[in-house]
Amino acid sequence: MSKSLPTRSENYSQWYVDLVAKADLAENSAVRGCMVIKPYGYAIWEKMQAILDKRFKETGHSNAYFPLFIPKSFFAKEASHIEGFAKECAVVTHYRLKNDGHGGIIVDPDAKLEEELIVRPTSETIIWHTYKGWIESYRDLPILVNQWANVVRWEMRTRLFLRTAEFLWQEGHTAHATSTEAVEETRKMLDVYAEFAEETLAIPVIKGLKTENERFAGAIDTYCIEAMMQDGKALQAGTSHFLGQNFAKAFDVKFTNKEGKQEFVWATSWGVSTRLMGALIMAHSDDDGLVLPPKLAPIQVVIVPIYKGEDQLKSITQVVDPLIAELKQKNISVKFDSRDTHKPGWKFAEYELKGVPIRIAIGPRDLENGTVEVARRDTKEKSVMQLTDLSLKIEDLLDQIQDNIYRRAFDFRENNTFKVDSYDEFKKKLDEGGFLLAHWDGTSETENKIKEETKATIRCIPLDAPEEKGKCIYSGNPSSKRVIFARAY
RNA sequence: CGGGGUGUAGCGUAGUCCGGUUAUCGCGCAUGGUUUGGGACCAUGAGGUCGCAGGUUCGAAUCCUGCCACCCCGACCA
Repeated sequence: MSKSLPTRSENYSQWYVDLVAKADLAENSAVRGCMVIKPYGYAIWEKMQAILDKRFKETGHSNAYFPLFIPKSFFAKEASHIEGFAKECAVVTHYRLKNDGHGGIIVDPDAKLEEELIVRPTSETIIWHTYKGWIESYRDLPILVNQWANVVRWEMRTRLFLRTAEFLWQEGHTAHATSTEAVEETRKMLDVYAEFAEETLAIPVIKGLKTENERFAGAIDTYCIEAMMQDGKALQAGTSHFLGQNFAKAFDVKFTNKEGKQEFVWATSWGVSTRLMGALIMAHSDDDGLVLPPKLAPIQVVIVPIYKGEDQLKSITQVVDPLIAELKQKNISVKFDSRDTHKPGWKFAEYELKGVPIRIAIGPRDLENGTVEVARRDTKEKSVMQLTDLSLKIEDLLDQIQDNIYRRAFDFRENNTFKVDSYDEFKKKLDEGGFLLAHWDGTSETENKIKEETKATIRCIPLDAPEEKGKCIYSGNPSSKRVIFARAY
């Protein structure tokens, strides 16, 4: 391992939960399995949303909004879809409460809904029901729509950001005239996700295809991006599905093609969620707290004055004000924390905990020398810099930090990815954590057996996996390429 | 839903086996003072239905019964 795990890695889960609390990102709510995203955590999510939304628009998509409630009968229309989600649905059965006569309230038994409503676990069904009314001709296609929404999946066990009963996400739902075009869309959005993960979140990802076992309920093909966390476990960070004509057939959505013939519409759907927040935390943070890539940090630069009395603060402010103006002009978000209710040391620790990429400290000593102290969060290096052209140097340093965080995560993944060629070696390496590249015979039986015996799943069949003759580590049957096995969140 | 565990102040906890004055300690909070270049110190103070309900007892955080909530391990999963 090139990078040491957090010192509390003997209980990585606990480390994660503590960090989410201490960095003021989110907390468990009083509602079972749900979370409260606190203002600081939400600010980071908003930045993710803004950057993704821009990319969606650039790739030709528009936003729309569909209902939270889906009639139960809609789900029954696509067999594998209902099978996949049936076990985790919240269901609305009544629409009214009444007094129970003892000062409490009960559900009014007379207010039972004729047809139950499902709180959406995903929106394919309601959207394809709606699309039926929008599509008649090839001239109506493609439809390229995205929705920002909340969804509910009644998970047994939950964890902040990674798996909560309710979560925020975006779901793109597109309709196309041809299979080729739909597949292109699926791949294009996978690329958008991969680029976002790597360039914005600074998390290297592997693009790949899911096996039948891990495929989205109702999809022909599920593509994904897989990331490695600092404990060596895998996290699925985003998915893009080629749905074929499954939903068009289920909801009877046909269009007339150029030849005047009726055809079913081809579909895709793709999504990323607040789980990305979990990925961000687990991929970069250390024992001193969050490490945020500059492109996502709500505060990119914090300025901490060190002063005694009003007069010193005034002199510092005179130097700092023009600097703040310059940074803001470069679209760098900067906070000047001149509160006298906390000491400088307290503030240093606080902003490190919150992952602010650059801290500038300025005190009497600096005023004399025309300098500041610049500390970077990723390496914790401190250096004294001249005030001259400081905003340029800060701008440059932010880029360096962004690159360094990515490089670090990339090296970590490379150093924890292993080729294995026997089942014994597989089991041994698996306990050390990381991704295992191994041959697999392509059957669900083998995949299930390995999962039962080791808890490892096939994360994906990498898109760029080279052709290589080999034998399945479990069955010994022939295989043509290596797939990625890992234990996953 | 199966197995294990825990509920005491905003947070973390001692006390529970073996019942006995005013429920312990730390963090945090408030006030005053000294401090301020890496989470300051001293002093004073506020804050409690001991998860809930019932029972045993002169007396219950402690014993008994029932219930509830949460956490961990499994099945499920963006």
